[in-house]
Amino acid sequence: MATIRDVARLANVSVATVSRVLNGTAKVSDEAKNAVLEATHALGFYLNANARALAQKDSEIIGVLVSEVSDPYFGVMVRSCEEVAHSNEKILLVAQGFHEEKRELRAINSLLSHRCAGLVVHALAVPDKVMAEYMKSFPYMVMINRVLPGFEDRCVNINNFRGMYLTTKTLIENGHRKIAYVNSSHRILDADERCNGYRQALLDHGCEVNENLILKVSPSLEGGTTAAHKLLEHKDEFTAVACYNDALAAALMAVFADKGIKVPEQISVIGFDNLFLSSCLNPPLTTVTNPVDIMGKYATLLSLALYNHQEFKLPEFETKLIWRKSVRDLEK
Amino acid sequence: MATIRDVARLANVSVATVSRVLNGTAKVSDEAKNAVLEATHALGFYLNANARALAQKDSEIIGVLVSEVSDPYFGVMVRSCEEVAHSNEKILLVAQGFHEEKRELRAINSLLSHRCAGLVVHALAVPDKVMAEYMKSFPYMVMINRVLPGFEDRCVNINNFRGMYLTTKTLIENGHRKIAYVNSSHRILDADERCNGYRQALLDHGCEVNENLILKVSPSLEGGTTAAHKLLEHKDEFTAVACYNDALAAALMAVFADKGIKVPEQISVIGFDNLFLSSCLNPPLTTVTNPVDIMGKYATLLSLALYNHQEFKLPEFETKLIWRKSVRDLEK
DNA sequence: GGTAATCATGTAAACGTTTACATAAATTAT
DNA sequence: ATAATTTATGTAAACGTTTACATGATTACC
Repeated sequence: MATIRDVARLANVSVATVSRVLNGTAKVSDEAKNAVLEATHALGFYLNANARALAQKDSEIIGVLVSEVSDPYFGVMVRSCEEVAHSNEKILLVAQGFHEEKRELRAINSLLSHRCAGLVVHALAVPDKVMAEYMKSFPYMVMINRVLPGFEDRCVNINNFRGMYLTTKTLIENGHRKIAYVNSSHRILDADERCNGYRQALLDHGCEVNENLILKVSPSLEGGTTAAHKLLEHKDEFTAVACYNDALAAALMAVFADKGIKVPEQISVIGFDNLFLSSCLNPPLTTVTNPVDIMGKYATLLSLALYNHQEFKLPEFETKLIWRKSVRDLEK
Repeated sequence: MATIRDVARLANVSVATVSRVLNGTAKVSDEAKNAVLEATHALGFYLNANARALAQKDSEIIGVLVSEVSDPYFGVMVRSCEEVAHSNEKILLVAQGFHEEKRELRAINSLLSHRCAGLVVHALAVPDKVMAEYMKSFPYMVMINRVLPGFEDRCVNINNFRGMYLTTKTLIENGHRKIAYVNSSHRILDADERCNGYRQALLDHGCEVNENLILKVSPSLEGGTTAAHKLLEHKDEFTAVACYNDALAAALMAVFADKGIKVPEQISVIGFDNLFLSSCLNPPLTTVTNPVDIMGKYATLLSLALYNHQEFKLPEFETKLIWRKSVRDLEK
């Protein structure tokens, strides 16, 4: 592959001039500029980003770690990160952690190696203590969907408690008093927070908490299928079910439909996240927005700002109810 | 940030020894090795991947360009690419093209700058001529979902014609003779191939092609909604509708459900791709698999192999019918 | 017309690694 | 005991850029 020296030779100028033309960092005569551009084109030359990063001590790369890109939730998040990166002339380095500590650690280390000019990390499995070390050493590192004590201002997340309190309260306000809950089995703060929101809403409205109706499954379609079957063993003990996320709700509804159980006539279902698929379900899923796109955006902006030693204040991330058709008003 | 020199100084060895310990490229005495590891840890040192890539003329990065990561289709693809990357000790650089020529070009150039050790490109908008230049200059570049004449062995794709022929034939075999088609409006080979498959299946079975029933919309939920409304203006002219992809089918079904039109009793719907959401729809969507995960995997493997001047033969990528419940057998 | 300021360009050091080659010490063979 | 081999380590050049500094040419000023 051609180097800047080859270009310089062909254009009959010095390497500095070539660099200046290519980066627009200083004025160059039109004559020289044209010669350089011509030579660049003739040789099919592309600046070597590695050499440049080395010389400039600054890379064009922003690093992102997520659990799994194919999960629509993270898909949306990565998309937002990439858009911010793009408008800042950067490009995304993406790693997946798959909820495994080893993968997450390897990913973080790899991203650090690449001297990213920004780092957004969604890591569930790495212990707080280790994360704290990283956060201390790399002050531009930003966490998403996890709150690390002492680093709250670099943690981007929603109020999960409030969000799930809201969905549960919605069910209660529609006359439901016996409400099941399908939780995520991941060891992750979200899960506890949401479950607590559910419990608190029940308590605040004088509803009984029935531990038989609280399930823990993998927060995926498969998990939802399992949960649906288990839940049906207690069919008469509830009129509604709140879910940790939309994927679970979708799987639940699919099983119910298959068994001839009508949603919402017989069982009401409420989700969490407002994934794009939720509106296509039949009936369309009532759920709560999880503004992951906005979070991805601000996490990236924050990290970039910190990297450049600039001030940046995170906004509040709001959840709000999306009323569709999967919840029945029992009082009508 | 600490450099290898700092480590060498602290460990009282030469930089070469440090490099050897960190890379395991040559035997080092236990004494020296421990000193190095200790120093590395004490300084919180991470090898600079840019400097290494420069010195080794070989990066740890694999580049991928897709339209949009949040599209579940590409999410699955990127996930596969990342897995291959990961098991080859590499990491993914991801760019999005959004079907825009300018973005696609910028993305490709940026990936090339980074001297990726593998390059998988899904670019719709860049003209054949330009793509051919790239493919010629970078013999490890692999295309996905597009066939470029002269570079067939570096183009990973399914037989779209056959796939859509299959879905249409399925409808016909179930007694449908008046079949609508919702196509993608993107200027992309897939779209034409699939549409031709649909047309040919009709012709081969003596069904009439009704141009009123062939729609072109953006292949998204929004597009599907538009299409559904347009199609309903010709409600009595068809009994089934084949769709360019599952997202369109899902949106169609949502509109039908909203209007009280029963699928499959009144209208049968068939999709394409077998996205994860398809099985959650109500009724579950009959569709055809599009093995995008396998394609992502082999595209990445191929590119890596080519980069390393190794032989690699692509397999055939099969589509197959997934029979669910969105198609009614009119003959029963 | 002489000095000062500006401008375009070039030279060379630096960025942080890897690695070919050199060297000294330790081991083995004779 | 000496020579030959092996082993562990160090030295320094290379990778392809950017950029501080130097330089000579041009322009501006009084």
